[in-house]
Amino acid sequence: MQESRDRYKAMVDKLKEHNHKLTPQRLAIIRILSESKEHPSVEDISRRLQRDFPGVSEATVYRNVLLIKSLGEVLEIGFAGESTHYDGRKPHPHPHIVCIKCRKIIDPDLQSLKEMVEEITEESGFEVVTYRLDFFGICPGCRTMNA
Amino acid sequence: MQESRDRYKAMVDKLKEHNHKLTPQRLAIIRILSESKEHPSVEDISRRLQRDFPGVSEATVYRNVLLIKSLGEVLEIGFAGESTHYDGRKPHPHPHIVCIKCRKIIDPDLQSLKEMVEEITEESGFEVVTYRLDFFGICPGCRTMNA
DNA sequence: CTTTCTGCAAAAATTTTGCACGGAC
DNA sequence: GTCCGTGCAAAATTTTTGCAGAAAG
Repeated sequence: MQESRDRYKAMVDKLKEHNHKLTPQRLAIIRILSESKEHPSVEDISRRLQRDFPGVSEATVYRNVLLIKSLGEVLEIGFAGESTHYDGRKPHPHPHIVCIKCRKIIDPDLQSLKEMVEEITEESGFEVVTYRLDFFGICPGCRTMNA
Repeated sequence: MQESRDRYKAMVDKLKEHNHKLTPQRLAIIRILSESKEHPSVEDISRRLQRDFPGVSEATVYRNVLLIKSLGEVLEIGFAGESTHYDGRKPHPHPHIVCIKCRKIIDPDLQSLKEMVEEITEESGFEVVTYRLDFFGICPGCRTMNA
């Protein structure tokens, strides 16, 4: 998919730009991040890596994901009680709407987000740097199914 | 504060209702949860507990927080890269603003949240059941410190 | 050839669990 | 007296770090 290739290239370019070496392991991790839509954990990435790099160290995956995150090319998604997940396809914060029945995820374009950030700045004096915004509910399809 | 006492009572009642025993340790953990505005971690709770219960086990805190969570009386707040925090004062979902410097967490009252839920319902047809909404930024104090 | 990167293993940090004793009811 | 809860220690997870050798540029 074109999108995956674009993300792959963007990540490689960012690495080059910051004079990081392009090791095969690193490139393989980037490939997995750019192709995975399911927000893989370090363990997921490591497991998929074994195919091409048997014996690759999990520490290497941690180090590289951390590096890529520091370059702003992957979004970290932490849930309580489980290991951290990563989104390398859309590295910038964005809201999600998740259907709790069919697990479908959509990325809405919320006009009210900008307004909300303004409200926060005004009310609390915080300078908003980033956010995470996930709504969980029942999608139209699932609502009609068991109405 | 009245609010703290109400929360304390609500948690105790819920325990009684489900036939859980009211041990001193358990009551002390509930007291801390009901009084803490800063969303303490298990470690935080455990440290504060030492005052009244020297030698209290961290495992006991874990077990009790888990129990109280299963009764719906505490909100679990997980962030990537650090231990899970808990809010016993507002056990239902609500937005957070987290300072990325001093880690302070505040609970804003956002008028625009209702509007955002409406926007989601209108635009996507989702029936919003729950959410998690966390903004990360720099609080006024930390902004002035290194301005 | 220099510097970074990797693998390994150990250490940290966080959370869970088994078991015997003790305390709430 | 009966269970449930606690303390302790060990185990299980998840993530970080030190170091020596390997490899990218």
